[in-house]
Amino acid sequence: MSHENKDYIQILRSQGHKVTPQRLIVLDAVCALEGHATIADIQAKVHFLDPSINRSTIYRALEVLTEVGLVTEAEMAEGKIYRIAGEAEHHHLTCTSCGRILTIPKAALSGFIADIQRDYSFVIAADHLVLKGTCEACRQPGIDSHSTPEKILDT
Amino acid sequence: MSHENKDYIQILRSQGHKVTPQRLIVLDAVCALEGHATIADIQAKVHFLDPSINRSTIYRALEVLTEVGLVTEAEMAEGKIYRIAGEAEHHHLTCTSCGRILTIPKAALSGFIADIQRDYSFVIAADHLVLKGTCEACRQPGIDSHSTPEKILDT
DNA sequence: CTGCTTGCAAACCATTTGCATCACT
DNA sequence: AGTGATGCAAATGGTTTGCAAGCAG
Repeated sequence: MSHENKDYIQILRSQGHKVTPQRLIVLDAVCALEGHATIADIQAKVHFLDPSINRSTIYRALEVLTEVGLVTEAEMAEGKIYRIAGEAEHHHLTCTSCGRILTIPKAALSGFIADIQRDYSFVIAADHLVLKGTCEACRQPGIDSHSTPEKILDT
Repeated sequence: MSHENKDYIQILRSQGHKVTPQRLIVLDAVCALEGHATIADIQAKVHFLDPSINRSTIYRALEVLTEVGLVTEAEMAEGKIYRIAGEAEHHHLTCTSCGRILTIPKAALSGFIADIQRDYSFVIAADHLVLKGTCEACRQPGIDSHSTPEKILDT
């Protein structure tokens, strides 16, 4: 669990929040989902770990965890995505045709981001960009290189 | 109205849809909003033009107009955005601090998009990207160069 | 005329909120 | 013990749907 080395207990307490099993389970769930955790994903994971945790508790836990900075939330077209703060930074290319998600290192965009900053004096918040498009396989119908059309996550 | 030169009547009819005053008003609304029309914007505009048009009719009209290609819909974090198909293509930089929206020409990103395509064999759907970040003024608290903190749209 | 469209109202569904109870600290 | 957190249930708000009546073709 990549959040173990962080003293999340301290972080929560120091900001006036209590450390509860529910919050830790939500934190674990976000952690286990490694970077692309939609609320639905988190809820499923949390319910797997402890079915007795209420939906509203999950919403409130995410709110608190985000507030204290343990979790980062990225808004994107499909909704919000949560991940453990500080996890390896990267961006995603999601294929709108097959659903595949490609991961590209942060460096791949840094030049572009610098350009925009230079030309437009605008600093792009590059925490976790998600760009949509189509992957190679989907542009070459003949080459059916990937068979699972649903959820392929190469985090 | 930039859609007048398109024979939207033909386009609708040829795809088996009827041309109704409601649909034309929704089309006008999207057109008048020039590029960043959220559903809320459209609903407001439509109700201004004709208060008797029902909310669900607007949803259904947008669905049809998008389906026939008269309107383009871009999904982004804040929700969907509609615009008349073929309007000048550009991207946006929205400042998360002051709400200002900067417009950058499509060309500003074309190099970057080509890079990603070359390196990752992935074609970014670059219809209308909206990138978040902070503008110059918001990074220099001393220089209060813009006074309106709410909605500044430089389409 | 015929069938697609509309307006209305009800259904939906994710998220939020109020409140009594529970449990960290 | 006291204050914040939880679970439950109900409220909310945007979007969708079923249906009878209304128009476009």
